[in-house]
Amino acid sequence: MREKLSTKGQLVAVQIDRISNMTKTLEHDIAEEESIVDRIYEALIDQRLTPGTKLSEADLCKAFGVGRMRVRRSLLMLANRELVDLQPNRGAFVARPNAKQALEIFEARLAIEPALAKQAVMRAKPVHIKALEKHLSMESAAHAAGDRRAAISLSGQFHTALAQVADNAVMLRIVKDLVTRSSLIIGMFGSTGVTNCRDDEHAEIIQAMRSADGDLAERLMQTHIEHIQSHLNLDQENHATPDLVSLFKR
Amino acid sequence: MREKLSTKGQLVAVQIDRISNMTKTLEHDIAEEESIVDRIYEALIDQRLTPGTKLSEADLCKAFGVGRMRVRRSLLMLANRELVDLQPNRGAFVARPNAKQALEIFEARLAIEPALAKQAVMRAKPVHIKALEKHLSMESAAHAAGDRRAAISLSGQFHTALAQVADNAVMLRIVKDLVTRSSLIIGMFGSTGVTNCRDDEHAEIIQAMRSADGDLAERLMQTHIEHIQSHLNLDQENHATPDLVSLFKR
DNA sequence: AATAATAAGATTGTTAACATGATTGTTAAC
DNA sequence: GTTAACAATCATGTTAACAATCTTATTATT
Repeated sequence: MREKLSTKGQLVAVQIDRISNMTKTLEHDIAEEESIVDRIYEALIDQRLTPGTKLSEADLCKAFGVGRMRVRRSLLMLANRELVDLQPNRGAFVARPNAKQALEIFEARLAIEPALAKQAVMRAKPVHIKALEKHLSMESAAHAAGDRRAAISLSGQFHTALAQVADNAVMLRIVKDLVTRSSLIIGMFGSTGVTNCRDDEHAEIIQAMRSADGDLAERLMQTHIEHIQSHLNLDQENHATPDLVSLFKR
Repeated sequence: MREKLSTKGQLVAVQIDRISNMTKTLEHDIAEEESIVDRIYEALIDQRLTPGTKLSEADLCKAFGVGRMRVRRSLLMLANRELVDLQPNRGAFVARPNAKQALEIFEARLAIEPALAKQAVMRAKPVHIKALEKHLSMESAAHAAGDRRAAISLSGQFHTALAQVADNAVMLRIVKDLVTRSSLIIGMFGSTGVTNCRDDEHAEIIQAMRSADGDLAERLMQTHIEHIQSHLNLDQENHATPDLVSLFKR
């Protein structure tokens, strides 16, 4: 079976099963490193791994208790998704999206997610709404408790959860990648103090889902993503990997 | 430098360079197997490789004159994009999308490409329009000459060309994958006689671009994709990998 | 003292041999 | 004559040793 995800706050178990079956069937059957890749995904999403961090093969081998081959394949997969940067003879590093890429990613999200939200609303069954409500409550709780890490992770999961409700594995995959890369972007360009995803906007989308108003959900999602994007300072990147050369030359 | 693409009918050279630089910078630097992956992409798009075809490591080694490692990495990359199916201890096979996946892929295209077309129109410069017109003329020529393979390949390239005009590498990647998978789908569910992408619809989109009417282009792209989709028989799949068991039992 | 050259160490990339599992062909038994 | 078990062959998966490259430390020179 699929390894249990470390971050809490998933959809209900039934749905989890359906989803994991989905990806299980559709994807190749390299189950072992899927787990590794997933765990790195999570670490990227809740920013335990920040852009520029070196991912040495030896360290990952120890961390996951697997051979170099597995680690290598996992890194290649992540590089394919542009989540890590594979530099020849130098190693793997967590990707550092630049401003241009950040714009492109949010453009893509603006193109995809509103349409996805509409579909999700039109296909949502009561069980889905219940699951999203539960998710939302955990999200608010994390916000209230000031648990920034959990808040980020959960707010990201809200977006992928919509893809799951829409019952579209292809778009789920796309959105998952975009959300994960968004997490990297927030790490690099996000205003440190401000919380990124306002959960009340998530609540509004769920409300639109309750009233089965697809067009409303579409519009809400659009403004929601625009809000997230507006919290970025694409001009100045946060001093992760502080660019020592330019920093210390007078 | 990047290996020259075998299919003709690209955008103008200037743009090509910009694009390849784009992907060059953004992606990992494993240049060697990028070439292999690209060539398999092309073979998938113009249906020299049909769904279900076995891609044995030894054959690919001979075909490309590289070691098993390179081939293995290339196959893993393709598997990540769900273009090949990696079966443990059995080998790699060209993916055979099922009806559900076909629906999902076209849903995704309907969500993304209309918005992308709008952006492309809004950002198009004269040089882009010229390039697209040239592309279109080659497309019509292929249609007129009855060169089905070239026609398919070129009509797919039209869609990725729009992503290039929109100047969004992220969406370019996504659309490229979706278009390639669409080619597999057409191979499996397409009515054999009918030509899939009507180039006159491409022409209309270019016309909308000339008049800088983004909303029109958006609508045109939507109906265009719907037309492509309507030419599929998702009920009965084309007898690629003829399903011998069900075929020969009386 | 600062810089450059050099050498040692560590990390990544590649290759080849080996192990594992699947497929096919053969043989034996019913 | 058909089926089932077994053996041989082939393809894939894994491991480990080796080669190449980068990084860092040391040394010598200016």
